[in-house]
Amino acid sequence: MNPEIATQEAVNPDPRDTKDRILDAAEVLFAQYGFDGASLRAITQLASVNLAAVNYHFQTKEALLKAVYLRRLRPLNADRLARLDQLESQAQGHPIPPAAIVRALIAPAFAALEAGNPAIALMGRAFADPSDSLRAILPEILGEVAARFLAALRQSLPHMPPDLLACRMHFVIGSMAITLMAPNLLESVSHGRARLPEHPILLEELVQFTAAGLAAERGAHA
Amino acid sequence: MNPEIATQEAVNPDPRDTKDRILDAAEVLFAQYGFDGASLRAITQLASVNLAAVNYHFQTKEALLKAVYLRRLRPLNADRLARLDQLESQAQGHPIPPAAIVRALIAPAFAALEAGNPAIALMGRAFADPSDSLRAILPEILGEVAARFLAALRQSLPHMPPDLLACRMHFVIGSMAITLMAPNLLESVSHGRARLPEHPILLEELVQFTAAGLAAERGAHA
DNA sequence: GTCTATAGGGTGATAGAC
DNA sequence: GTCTATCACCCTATAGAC
Repeated sequence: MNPEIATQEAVNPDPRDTKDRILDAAEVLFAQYGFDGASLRAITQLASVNLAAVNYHFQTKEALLKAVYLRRLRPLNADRLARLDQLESQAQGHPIPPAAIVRALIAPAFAALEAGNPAIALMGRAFADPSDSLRAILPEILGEVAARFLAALRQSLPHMPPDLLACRMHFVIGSMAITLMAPNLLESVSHGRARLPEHPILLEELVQFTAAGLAAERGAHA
Repeated sequence: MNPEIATQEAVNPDPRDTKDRILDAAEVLFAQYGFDGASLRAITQLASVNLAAVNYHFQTKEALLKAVYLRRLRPLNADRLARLDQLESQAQGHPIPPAAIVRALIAPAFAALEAGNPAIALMGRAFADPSDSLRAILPEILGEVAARFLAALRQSLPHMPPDLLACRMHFVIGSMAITLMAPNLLESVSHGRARLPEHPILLEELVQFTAAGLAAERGAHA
């Protein structure tokens, strides 16, 4: 319709293609306003893309959220596995301390958060939403990582029953998840009187807390 | 319009008033389908109430969710504080073991879950949603409980810096929250190969894990 | 294959009659 | 206090342009 605008678009096209523009806009708005607070209309408007383009590239809004997750979590999980690989090759068969294992699991997420990765804060939705469709992505996100780290923990703490280690790793993931997705919970609950420490210290506190929990001796059950 | 129906309604009225009927229906459908999956039309239909009644009694859908939370969490928190009171009166000034303190915090939630309280599984949304309106209820829910339990932990572990205890209690809440709201995470992530133990055992595992983490000696920070 | 315009059925919220 | 009617918005689907 307007030849000036058409010319401008042709002269200065956005270097990112439509799919990436949608992913970038969705990541920002999902993190800021939540899944429902960010409408597809706002996302496509920020991405300068037609509304129906989302349906063409991602079919549904929830599939778009899943794509936003996976784009960020695949390299993050690769980082986790690479750190674990390095630990195992350095250990030369010697037992690896539990703290080093959980650090390899947790540190990449903190690094991503510090790098400004907005998808990290979103992950909580996958845990909290009872809808099956979103929970179905958890095995895809965590499956291999959980299996590899659980195997490493079994070698690190050979006297612990494997079922107990799996249960305790569940607790570890919980502590990590709430720290990543609700970092100012302590501040709001305490009306500002308490606050979590800065990131490098917070990471080590979380590592020590979870490592101690993993290695705890079993008492008598009531 | 139809005098027969009108007569029947007058003869056999629902003993619960409109507000309670809405709360009951919303609790069930929120837990089953999530906040967005449960439409106000479905809720009011299950409650046999007009659609506009929810707006009259609760103004907004999110305020309805908040009311669902508070109705269940107020007695739950009263239970927590009562157990802590009993511990402190029995201790007669002697230090209370950290495990007993966290048990007083966690056990009421497990009891509510076993009693079929559907609101427990919903709580995760308050942590996971970036929208301020829902997060704002966390101080109201957890404020007094957190303050009382943190004070008890300071007496139980007097050599620990208070800031460290607050940080570690944040981790405790994370482990508890993920266990309450995603109890089958382990099963889905492991493709069915691992599962959390039954409730009474799970409670004690969580108590021992968190108590060990709370009491962990501090190592050197990297 | 990529994108657009448009329409259909749903949603939460509200105004005003009773 | 309750209900009907209605609003503006939403996600999704599809037919057709390029």
